[in-house]
Amino acid sequence: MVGGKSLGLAAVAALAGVSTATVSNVLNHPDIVREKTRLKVLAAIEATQFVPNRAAATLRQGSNRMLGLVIPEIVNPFYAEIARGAADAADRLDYGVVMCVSNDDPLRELRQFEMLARQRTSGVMVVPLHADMGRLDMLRLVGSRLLLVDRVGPTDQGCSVAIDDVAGGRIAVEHLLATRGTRVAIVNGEQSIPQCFDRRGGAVLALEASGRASSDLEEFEVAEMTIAAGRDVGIRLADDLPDGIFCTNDQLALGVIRGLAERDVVVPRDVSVVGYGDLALAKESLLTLTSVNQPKFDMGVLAVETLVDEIENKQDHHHHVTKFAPSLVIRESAP
Amino acid sequence: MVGGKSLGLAAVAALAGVSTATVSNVLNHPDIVREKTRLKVLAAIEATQFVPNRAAATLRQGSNRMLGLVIPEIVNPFYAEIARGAADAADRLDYGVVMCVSNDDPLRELRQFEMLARQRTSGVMVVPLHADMGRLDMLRLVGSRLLLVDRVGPTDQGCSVAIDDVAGGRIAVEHLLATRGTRVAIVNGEQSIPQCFDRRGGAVLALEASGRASSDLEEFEVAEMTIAAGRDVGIRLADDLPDGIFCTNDQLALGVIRGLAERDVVVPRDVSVVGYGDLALAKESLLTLTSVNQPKFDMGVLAVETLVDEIENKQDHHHHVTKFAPSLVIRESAP
DNA sequence: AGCAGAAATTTAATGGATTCAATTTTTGTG
DNA sequence: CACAAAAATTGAATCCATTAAATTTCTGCT
Repeated sequence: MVGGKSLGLAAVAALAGVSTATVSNVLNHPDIVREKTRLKVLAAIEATQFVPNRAAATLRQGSNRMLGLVIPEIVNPFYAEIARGAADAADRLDYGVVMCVSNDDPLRELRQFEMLARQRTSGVMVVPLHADMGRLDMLRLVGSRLLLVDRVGPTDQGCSVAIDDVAGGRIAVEHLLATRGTRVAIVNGEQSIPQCFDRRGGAVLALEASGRASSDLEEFEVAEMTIAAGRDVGIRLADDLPDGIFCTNDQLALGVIRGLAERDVVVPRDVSVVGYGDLALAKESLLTLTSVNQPKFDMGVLAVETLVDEIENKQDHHHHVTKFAPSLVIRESAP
Repeated sequence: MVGGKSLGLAAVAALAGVSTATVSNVLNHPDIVREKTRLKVLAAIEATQFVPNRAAATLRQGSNRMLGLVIPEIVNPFYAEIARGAADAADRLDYGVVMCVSNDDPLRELRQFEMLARQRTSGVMVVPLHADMGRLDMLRLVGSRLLLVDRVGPTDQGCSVAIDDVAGGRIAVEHLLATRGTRVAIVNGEQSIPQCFDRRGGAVLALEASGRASSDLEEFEVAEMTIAAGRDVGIRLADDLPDGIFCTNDQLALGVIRGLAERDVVVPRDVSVVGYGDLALAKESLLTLTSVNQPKFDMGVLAVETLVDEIENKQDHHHHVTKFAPSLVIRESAP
């Protein structure tokens, strides 16, 4: 318990009366060593409290059994769920996850990429916000595999795992059209954000599929996608109520409902509201929220699985894009 | 851009016309190399696109410039905030953070400790739930420093950074007594959880300080500290309303308020409710919540800073315990 | 028992930065 | 200018597991 210094593999080998190569094989290719030897070595490992030094292996093999995960925020449950999925899968595959929170700060992100490159991280998952992809070159240079999450990149550069936001927007508005009526409003963030752009695109598709013009969509754009911003829009909407309101995230939806309530508009009696994201608050709020669910956890899991496949089957791996289909969870706000 | 393989330090040294030792010094002890040489070497580093291989350094030095962070959950904003603080500080000090989500599963936790030990992580921060401390020995064995977060351990084992939950419980109940009246109820999780135990302890202290007996505290205990459980208690409380209700987390508080509302009890008109944790939902809920704020972010920051101090000043470091004082944020539910 | 071929084991080279002791260069002083 | 002391630089050992190639030990079969 006081901790004698084990001298590593060599000490184990000496105790077991075999070579270091055999000890290494017991650990990494147990199939090629004789049962009897294996047990002897395992006993020696036990006795010496040997903990392999991954740095030595990394030095030899060039990579780390570590994956970088670069996310813009961590408190945000969307990213947290991705991280949870990634941590889960990594644990299962015996990889470590180096978590980097970029705060969407390019300098910080660059420092983190450098750090990951120095560590010879086997692969890196990036959930970009504004990422200009040039910055990622350094990582490729040291042999790290790259994978984009929640954004699709060029397939010759690496794999991507994302969510089909066009489909998400479409099913949200289809639901409003099917259950409520033809006047649909959208409360959206800035169009420069790909997700916002796509969700709107899906909404337009749904509208057009039902024979209406895209110009029929009543659009509200906010700078920050927060409850406060939603409330403001809700208050404005109360003056000339549409049949259904599609908010491109749940915070906006809750805000809109609150704003409407302040003007004595009751959801869902007077109007239906659909959110996006299906965060915990969607089912915990007083009036539960109909919302588009994104398989965030699964996206994190698949990100790791894809990256590990690429790392371990270098030869016959082909880059690909996976898009998850979102689904609509129907609750009180838009029955 | 196509990426020639740099042969590492040696290539840089050759190009700059110096020895590898000098290149190493430029990177790690810039103060002892002549300005002129330094610039020459830096230029060579630039030209060769050299990215140091940390594995080699780790092998030599025995540790990694990586810190492990073991948390029970990640989606929970309490832990997420700690992680954010840790990531922030680590980034500033040029350390990496290996994030491990234990899901409170002892087997999984053990695997993660092993992984961290193999990687020769410089230090590990553990936010334990049930952690029996014996498991941490393996990490000490390979020289990792340990630090407990949100829990106090024996000071001869390592540092701790925690929150003074007794103080938190006390200020919550003091506020109820000062603003409302003498009948106070507590809605709490299981006493076996140290945090729950301490918060209740603080509540009792406040009560006694005001001249009442600890038996005056009306206690409700729930198995899961969720909105649903809180709602059930709220419904029961409506029958015989106290003056103030102290809930030991915000989810419970929201649930209680909802349960009370279903029985036509209006907060804060009829009763005051104080939550604990001051999560985002405390200020975002329809009725904003008076809640005990815990400096989660700062705890994460200090955890990293303390650990790095211990790592880098091995000789004259003394283990210590830091307790942060929580503060009461007064909002609508208990004005 | 003898031998080919398979299986198991070992030898020794390898990866790349760090570090200490030793050497060279520079600086300051008499 | 010479010399001692300080500063800068270098050579070579070191950290430890992996792996390819070489060698030894088994196996099964005649």
